[in-house]
Amino acid sequence: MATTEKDKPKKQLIREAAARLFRDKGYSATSMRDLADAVHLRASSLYNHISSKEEILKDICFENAYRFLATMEEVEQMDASATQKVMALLHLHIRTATEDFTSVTAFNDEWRHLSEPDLSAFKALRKNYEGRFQAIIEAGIRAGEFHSVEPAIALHTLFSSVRWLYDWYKPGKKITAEDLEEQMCRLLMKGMTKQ
Amino acid sequence: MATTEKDKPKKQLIREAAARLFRDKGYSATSMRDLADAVHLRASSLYNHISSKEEILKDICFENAYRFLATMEEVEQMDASATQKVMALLHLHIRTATEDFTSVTAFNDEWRHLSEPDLSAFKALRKNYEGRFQAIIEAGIRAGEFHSVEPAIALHTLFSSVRWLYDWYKPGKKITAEDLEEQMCRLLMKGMTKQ
DNA sequence: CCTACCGATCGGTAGG
DNA sequence: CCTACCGATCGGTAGG
Repeated sequence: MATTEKDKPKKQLIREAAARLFRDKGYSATSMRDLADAVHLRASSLYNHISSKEEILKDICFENAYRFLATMEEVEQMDASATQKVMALLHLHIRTATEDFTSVTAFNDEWRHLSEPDLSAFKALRKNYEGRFQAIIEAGIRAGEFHSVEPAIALHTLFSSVRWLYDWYKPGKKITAEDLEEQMCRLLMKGMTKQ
Repeated sequence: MATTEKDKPKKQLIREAAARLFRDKGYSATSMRDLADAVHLRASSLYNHISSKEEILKDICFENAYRFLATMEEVEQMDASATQKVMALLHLHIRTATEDFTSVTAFNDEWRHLSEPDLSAFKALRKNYEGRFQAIIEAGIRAGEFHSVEPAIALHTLFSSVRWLYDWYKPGKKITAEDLEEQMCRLLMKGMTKQ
C-alpha cells in the first residue's frame, strides 16, 4: 500500500507547510495563524503537534545540517579526485534545492532566527561543513586540478550559486533538473568563457 | 569642509540604520523600536522624518534598482566584447555588495515585503535588468565567446554568486576588495578547473 | 523631539 | 480538536 499524503503524521505535514511559508514569506513574517490556515486547523491546535514556532525552525535546520554532514562523510571517503568530490557536493546541493524546500530555510537566512544555544550549535555545524568543503578545494589546488584561488572565495562562490536556486528555478518548465545540474556544474567548473 | 556623519540629514541616517538592521535581522524582524534605538530616538519620533516602515524599504529598493539600471545603460553602450561587459557588471555587483549595505536589502529577499503596487513595480524593474543582462550573455554565446549554456542558468548563477557576499565577506580581513573582485570574476569566467 | 496611548496582531495557554 | 482568552509587542497617531 502506497504512502499517501494522509498517512503522513500531522507533525510532518505541519513542518512541510511551515517550510513552504518560511521560504515564501520568511520565518518572522509567517504567523502561527498563517500556518494553521495552511493545514486547516486553528492556531491553538497546532500546539498538540509541536511545542513552539521556533521548534519547527530548529527541526528543519538541524535535520538538513545532519543530512549534509552525512553526505560530506561519504564524499570524503570516495576514492576520487577533488574535481569529482566537488562535483558530487554541487550535485547534492542542486538536487536538494530543487526537491526539498525545507533545505531552503536551513541554507538561507532563516536559521538566523534561532535563539541560543541552538543558534551557536547550528553555526558550528555549518562551519564544520564549510571547513571540510574548503579542505577539498585546497586539496584540489595542491594537486594542480584547480586554479590557484583563495579557497574561501571559491567555497562561498560555489555555495552562493546554489543558495538562490529556489528563487528562480521552477522544475520542469523548459529546464529539467538534469539539465540544471549538468550546466551549473559545468559553468562553475569550467567557467563562462571558452579556452 | 568635509561632510561628517552629523551633517547627514536625519532621514538618511535612519535609512542607513534601517538597511543595516534589515540585513542583520530581516525586514519583518526589525521593529520600529529597534530602529529608533539605533538612531537614539523614540519610535514615535521617527515619523517626523519618514512616513512608514515600508517607505524606508521602498526607498532603498527603488534607489538601488535605478542605480543598477543606469549602469546597465552605460554598459550596453560600451564598445566592448560580451566578456568585458559581463565582467563590468560583475565588478559593479561585487563592489556594491562590499561597499553599500543598502543594496543587500534590495537584491536579497527583503523587497518581497513590499506591498502592491510597489511590489509589482519593483519586480518589473528587476525583470528588466535581468533580461538585459541575459541579452548580453546571449550575445556572448552567439559570438562564440561563451560556452553554449542555457542563458537563464548562466544569468542566475552569476547573480546568485554575488548575492550572498554580505553574508561572509568582511572587508580588509585577509582578502582585500580588489582580490575579491579579481578572483571572483576569474572563477566565474574561467571556472574552477585548469584547462 | 517627547509622553501617552491606540487597535491589531503576535505566540502561546487554559480548559474542555 | 475547538472556543476563549492571555500579556507582549507591533506600526503608527494625537497632542504638545
